[in-house]
Amino acid sequence: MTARGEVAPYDHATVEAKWRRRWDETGAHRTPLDDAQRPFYNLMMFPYPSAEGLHIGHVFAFTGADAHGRYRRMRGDTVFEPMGFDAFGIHSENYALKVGEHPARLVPRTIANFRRQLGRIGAMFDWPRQVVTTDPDYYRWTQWIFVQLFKAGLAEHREGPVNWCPSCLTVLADEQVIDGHCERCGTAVEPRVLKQWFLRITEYAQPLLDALDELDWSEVVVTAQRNWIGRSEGTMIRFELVGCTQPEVSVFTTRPDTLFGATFLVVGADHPRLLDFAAPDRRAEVDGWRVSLPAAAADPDFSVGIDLGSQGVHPLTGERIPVWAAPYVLGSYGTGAIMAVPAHDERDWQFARAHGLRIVEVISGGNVAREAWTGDGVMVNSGDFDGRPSDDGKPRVVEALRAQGRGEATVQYRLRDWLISRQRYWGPPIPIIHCPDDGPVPVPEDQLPVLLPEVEDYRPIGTGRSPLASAEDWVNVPCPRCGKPARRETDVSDTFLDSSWYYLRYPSTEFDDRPFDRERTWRWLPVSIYIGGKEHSVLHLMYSRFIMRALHDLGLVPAPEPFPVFRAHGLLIKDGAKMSKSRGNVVNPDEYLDRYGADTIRLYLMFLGPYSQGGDFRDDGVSGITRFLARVWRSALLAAGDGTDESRERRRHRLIAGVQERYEQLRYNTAIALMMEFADALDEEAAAGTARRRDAETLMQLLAPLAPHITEELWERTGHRGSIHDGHWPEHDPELAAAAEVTIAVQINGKLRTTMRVPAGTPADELEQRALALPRITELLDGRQPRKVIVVVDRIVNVVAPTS
RNA sequence: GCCGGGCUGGCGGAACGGUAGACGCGGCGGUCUCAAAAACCGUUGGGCGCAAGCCCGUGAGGGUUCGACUCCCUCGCCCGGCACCA
Repeated sequence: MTARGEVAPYDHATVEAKWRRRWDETGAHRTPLDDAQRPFYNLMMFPYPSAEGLHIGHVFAFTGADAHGRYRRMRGDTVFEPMGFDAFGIHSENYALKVGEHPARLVPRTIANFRRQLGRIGAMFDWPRQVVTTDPDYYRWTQWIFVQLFKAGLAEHREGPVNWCPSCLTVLADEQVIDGHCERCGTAVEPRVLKQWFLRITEYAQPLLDALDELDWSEVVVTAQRNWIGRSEGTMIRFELVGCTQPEVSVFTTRPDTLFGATFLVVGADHPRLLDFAAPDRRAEVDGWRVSLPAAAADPDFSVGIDLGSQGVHPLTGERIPVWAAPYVLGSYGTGAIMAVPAHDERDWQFARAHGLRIVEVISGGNVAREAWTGDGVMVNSGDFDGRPSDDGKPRVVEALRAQGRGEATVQYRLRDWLISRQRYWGPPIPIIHCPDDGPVPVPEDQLPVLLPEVEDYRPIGTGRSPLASAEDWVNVPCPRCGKPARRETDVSDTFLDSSWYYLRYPSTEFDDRPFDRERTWRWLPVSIYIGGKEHSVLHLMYSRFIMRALHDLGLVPAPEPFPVFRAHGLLIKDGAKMSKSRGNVVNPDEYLDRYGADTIRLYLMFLGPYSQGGDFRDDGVSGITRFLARVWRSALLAAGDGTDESRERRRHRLIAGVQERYEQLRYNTAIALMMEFADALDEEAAAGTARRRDAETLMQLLAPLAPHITEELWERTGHRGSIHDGHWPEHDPELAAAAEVTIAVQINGKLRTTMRVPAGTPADELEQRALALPRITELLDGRQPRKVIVVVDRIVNVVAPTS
């Protein structure tokens, strides 16, 4: 019998169950929030508890975040790692409707199932601090935040063009409309004009943009946010109007240098006050035209448009130009109207062609009879500006406009205000009472929460009103201000409002008289690291930044940004495609956890590829991890030596340095590769009876964040007291971690010819001498004199010689 | 169209401008076994060669450099974001 056979094999089921129970009993994952010396708030995106349960992608995401938290904890930080559930919203509600069970009864069940599964993945969640957004103790404070925003003038009830999803029977925020379709159900949205609640995120467009520079975030996400805010610098130009009730119209352009080529004006067909721009005798016709327009199409039709009969006065020439309306201009962006310069804008060019409007070249460089020229050039047909390069002309035109009081430089943002009203049931009621005299009045804070009433029929009704409207007893209340009969707001708020502040609640869950305790919040916020999917790049992360910033301006939180450090993990796919219920390729982790145990699955998922990039889940590589853990197990239990030889100490220090660096950077795949190499060597020594206890211990410690159960068991079995997870990160000496001897590549003309082993740090001139003296090199040089020898210490010697 | 990210063995993936392919899967050969599985050992980018070794090779083509997967230019394909945004 060999030495390897003397150890009983690792039994994951028994060991993992044992430690999960033990950790639970000892409160190993409870965080002492009030006396943390080095608080580390390890936040990961809380899930929406779907009825299907956890899928393997969640395990991937949470394992990477948990491993980082465990690493910080071993380094001595007090790590707070909470978890919760984002359980309001259309998803839950639609599912409840489908199965015919009330969401208030269904959601607790789906949460229970999620918790069961999350409990199996070996993460150190501080469960007693769980946050559930549907809990009245939570949404009470969601409502409270709304009231604070309302009082600060950041929540507004106003009429506006909105996106209506005819399938979900509710309005959607602009961000929740993808290519004209509902983000959730894919139905084409319809434009409607309704009175809605908006949060004025646009007030924060510039601060939100500026602060991006200071954030340590994954670059993709920063870029996505920058695009979404869409800052555009340009010029506002006012055209006087004649022949209609509207006295003037402002237009926004980024090309003031083309002003002299403006041959008509166009008002967006969906402009809320379109008719004011039309000549009185054309109003009826224009109105008929407007209502007959089809819903916005993906491919705009430039032939659609109507002459409004009014005229604009060119601010610099006084020339009169026609005013048109067309759907290719957006009523909701900028001022909702444009000056059309067909010679230098492709869309205007097409429109002018379709309607026989004038095309006047004012920037040379193209052939505007054939197509629009959008590049730079020299200004022509532009009065005093003729002959100037276009980029030079821009500020001068702006100056001329400013002198006339007809325009000025300005900035536009693509970002829209955040529409939060939802005409649905399953959300927190917006805490407002509409009084005929006082208008919208917030529900007094001591009367929060406004509980979601029990209604029999919670189906959306599609009339533009929420199902809550039918709860008459609930709706009719006296005005809190004047006491007259008034009505409650019946819309509920967007789910993204729930998730925009949950990280503030976790540290304060036990307080029922305040949303977040001042001392706790100042100690724990902002979050130390936030790890989540890049699919939330725009929506959740933007809304959270806005809410945090608004609360900061109200003096309620210690920092303007909630997440100074954000890392996006990749997406786990299956068979080359995103996992989704409709594709039927969702992997349920339960069977894998049963079969292999949590540690193996954790390691396997982290080994698939770079955490930041995700990977393709297939189970054909799990055996590599199983073998690895078997080696760790065996060698750790057999290692009894106490050798202090330098080479093995160096190897150990090198391993610590390498693994530590990779944990810092969330590069788990390569951390695991290093540990595998080390484990192979250690296992070989264990078989020979020479393995060192110290090496085995180091390996256990380094592996602990990724494989918490097996390492805890080994720690106990090898005679240690206390948990391996508490402050046991091994020290290393960078000097020792450096190799003592290095292999130098020796090249001739950049091609590898041989290598040599030398002591690390051998100086360049000695390396050169030794390399030139190598038999292989003298032979290949064959008498040729090196023209030059490039030497990089500890790396290479490259002999540059004339080619024979 | 614009902005990101990517393209490396049969596969997943490694490589501060310095020995391309670490680590793992799979394959091949072996040990053990009646046999198989498991485990373990060896081997594994392609081509040529008995061998020493040589040549080729990181999506394609150019460039910079003593030296390029890495930097620059052009192009192709894949993924993601934005998109009548004036």
